[in-house]
Amino acid sequence: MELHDTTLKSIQLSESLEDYMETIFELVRDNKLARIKDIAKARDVRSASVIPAMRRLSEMGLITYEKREYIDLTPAGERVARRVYARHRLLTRFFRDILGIPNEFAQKDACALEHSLSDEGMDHIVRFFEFIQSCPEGGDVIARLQTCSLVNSDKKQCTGGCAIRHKEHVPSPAQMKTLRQIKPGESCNIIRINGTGAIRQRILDMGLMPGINVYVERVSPAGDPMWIKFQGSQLSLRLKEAETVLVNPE
Amino acid sequence: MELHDTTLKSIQLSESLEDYMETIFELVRDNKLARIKDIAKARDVRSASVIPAMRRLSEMGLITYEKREYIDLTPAGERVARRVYARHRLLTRFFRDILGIPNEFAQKDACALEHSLSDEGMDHIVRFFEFIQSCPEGGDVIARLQTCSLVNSDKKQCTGGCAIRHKEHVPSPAQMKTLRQIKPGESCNIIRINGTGAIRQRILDMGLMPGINVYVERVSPAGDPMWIKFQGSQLSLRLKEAETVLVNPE
DNA sequence: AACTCCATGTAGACGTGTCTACCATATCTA
DNA sequence: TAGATATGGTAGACACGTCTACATGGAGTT
Repeated sequence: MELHDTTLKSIQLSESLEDYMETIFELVRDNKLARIKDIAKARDVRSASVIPAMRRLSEMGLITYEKREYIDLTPAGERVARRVYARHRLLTRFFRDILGIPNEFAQKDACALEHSLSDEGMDHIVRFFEFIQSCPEGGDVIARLQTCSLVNSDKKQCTGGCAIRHKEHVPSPAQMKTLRQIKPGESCNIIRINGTGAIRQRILDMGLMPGINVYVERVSPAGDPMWIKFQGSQLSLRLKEAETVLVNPE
Repeated sequence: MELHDTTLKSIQLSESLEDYMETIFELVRDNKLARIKDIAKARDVRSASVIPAMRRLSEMGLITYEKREYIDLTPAGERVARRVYARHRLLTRFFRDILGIPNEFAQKDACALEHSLSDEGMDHIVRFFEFIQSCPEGGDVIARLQTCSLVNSDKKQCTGGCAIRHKEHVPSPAQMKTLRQIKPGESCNIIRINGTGAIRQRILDMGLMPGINVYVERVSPAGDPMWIKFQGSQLSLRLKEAETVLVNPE
């Protein structure tokens, strides 16, 4: 099977068809053959949905598909499938092993991106791995990232060896303020969200993230909601939420 | 505008509708109002395609849309739109500023992922930023990553301060072999792809990446193609390609 | 040989999201 | 005030990918 001389770019498959190709690739690799039933099961669709897809892939010359015969990849199809599969693997590794996203979610996110990741994007992720693998600092920092309590637990303070060094760069806990402590009329820059679970998610969904600049508009006379402004629009925040947002006053 | 008490999860929009929401969000923010024509232009579709989408969003209570009136977001719609927009921004920053993907591609990749990124995934990317911002090592290593010639140029050897340190962890250039030098029957682990451009892309598309284990099956008697085996399947590689693959013999 | 079972295949429907072609309305200008 | 122009809206078509309900074929069983 020659892999040269043909370009993969010529064929532009839909996401669905790419998924079928990837599924067939895995089935052929594991079981030597792919059946309609297995494909349907793997993709969680009905057999009847598989058949028109197989017909289209067959017309494109990517699979061999004769009625009631087993399905296999053509050499061209193998190239296409391998490409998608490689992207899936790379993304899964990146999301899981570098970013620490639990496997289940890493898989899901990889599925979403594998179809549309640009060549540039893929290349840079590979380079990221190359860097991690080649540069001693790279490996060290990823190890530190993965053990840092900031990232991996819900403790608010980084414990362990890096605790002291944190203070060099970042305002010490004493200097650090929460968004709640910022007075109306003042601005600040978000460092970290200490909230967890639903609170954290809600804060992130609003767009409050590390690096974002926030202006405090006013605090309700009643005390509780405070109004903040950022990225050109204004919204209200419960004090309970604002307490969990660590900021750097300006 | 209150942001509490309502869950965003209840509404599950299609990718297309999420894109419309995001577009409307940006238009309203920048121009105070959104018109069919502007939405169509921003999304690069015909006006006729926008109208049924607006009708559906309006029925869901996410936008105010009366025939021939300007379009605005409802409070519920603003929450949904802000959430999508926040994800888009976060992903763009991550792809561009951390991974170094050029802006144009970072945008494109962010668009692909923003609709389906899991909450877990988003959370871990945020934690990554928090780590970078809080841990001195984090910031340093990203700076190094971005200036490392391994990542940013096509030089084969990392120049600058880290050149010597590389040797501690990684086989020195003398010990390091290319895949071409591996004899049939031997295995190796891929460290890096030195090839650039089309060659690099083709190698990556095959699934040859850092960290992958490869077994050399045989070399053609004619000399040129060599056959390798990895991840359960076998394929052929030009020597010209194999030369660019740096490996760690086992 | 007839029967049974199950994988495979067919037909027709549906929802989504786009398009083209044409129609309606409003706003500006002569 | 009447037409020109641009914006918004309608109707109908189409591709895609899924579904349900039903038909077909083949392999083993009685």
